[in-house]
Amino acid sequence: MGRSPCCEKTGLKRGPWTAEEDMILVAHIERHGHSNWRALPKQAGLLRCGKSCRLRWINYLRPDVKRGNFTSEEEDAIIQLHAMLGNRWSMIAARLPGRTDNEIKNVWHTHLKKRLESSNPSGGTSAAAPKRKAKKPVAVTTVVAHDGLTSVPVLPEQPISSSATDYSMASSMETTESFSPDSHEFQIDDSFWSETLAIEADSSGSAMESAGDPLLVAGGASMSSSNADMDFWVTLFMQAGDMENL
DNA sequence: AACCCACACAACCGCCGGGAA
DNA sequence: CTTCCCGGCGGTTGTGTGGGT
Repeated sequence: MGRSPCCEKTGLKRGPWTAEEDMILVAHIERHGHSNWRALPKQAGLLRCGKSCRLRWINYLRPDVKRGNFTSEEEDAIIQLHAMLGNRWSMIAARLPGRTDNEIKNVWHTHLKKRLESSNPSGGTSAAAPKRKAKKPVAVTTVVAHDGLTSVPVLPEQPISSSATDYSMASSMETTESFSPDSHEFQIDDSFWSETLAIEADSSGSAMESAGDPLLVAGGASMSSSNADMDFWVTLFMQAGDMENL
């Protein structure tokens, strides 16, 4: 499996993306798609490596990417999924539609890991206030692609933010499910989780029948509190994940 | 008021697996 | 069947920002 370097780095730009580059990339993908990441930068006239373009698109420019603070529910889900899946960020991200592995990874390393370390397991899921600075407000504007159908959140000058790793999930969510582009706060509503449950349950088939699994038993035991809810989802996701891995 | 430190986030790097030729 | 290319993933690093001293 001899591999050549992902891209010839000579003359290629690196570092933060500009709004102009973002718009070029978005416009090109909306028009031509991204069947070949390697060729894309040349076709689009970007002095970037294909990998960089892909990352930028996946993590920030995709229209179905959620930005903004993680809700406590999402954080709890991450913690629990991480406890079960380990550093499989893409798998965790797949269970949090609209969130990317990169974003989840960052959140984990910045708050959640420390939260777990500083507080013992019993208080592990309490909503932690940021120790120091509050999150920067993210001024998101929207770039409408040439087809007029797709809008993309774009920051005025700094990097754009959006992300979503799980395409299959994203496709079922389409672009704006439970996501308001002009809001910094993302809220998971009931319909979102219902849909997610439907998707996961569908893919996991008869996973729920695996009685005897402590996780499953624990998760299915109660649906009244939000923590119990999260346990349930986590368990469900876990089951689905296990099925995928088989 | 200035400097230093810690945090948060974006981006890059290298490796691996799958698919195509 | 073998080799090569590409996409995807996880780990790590760099940079900017804001708070604390």
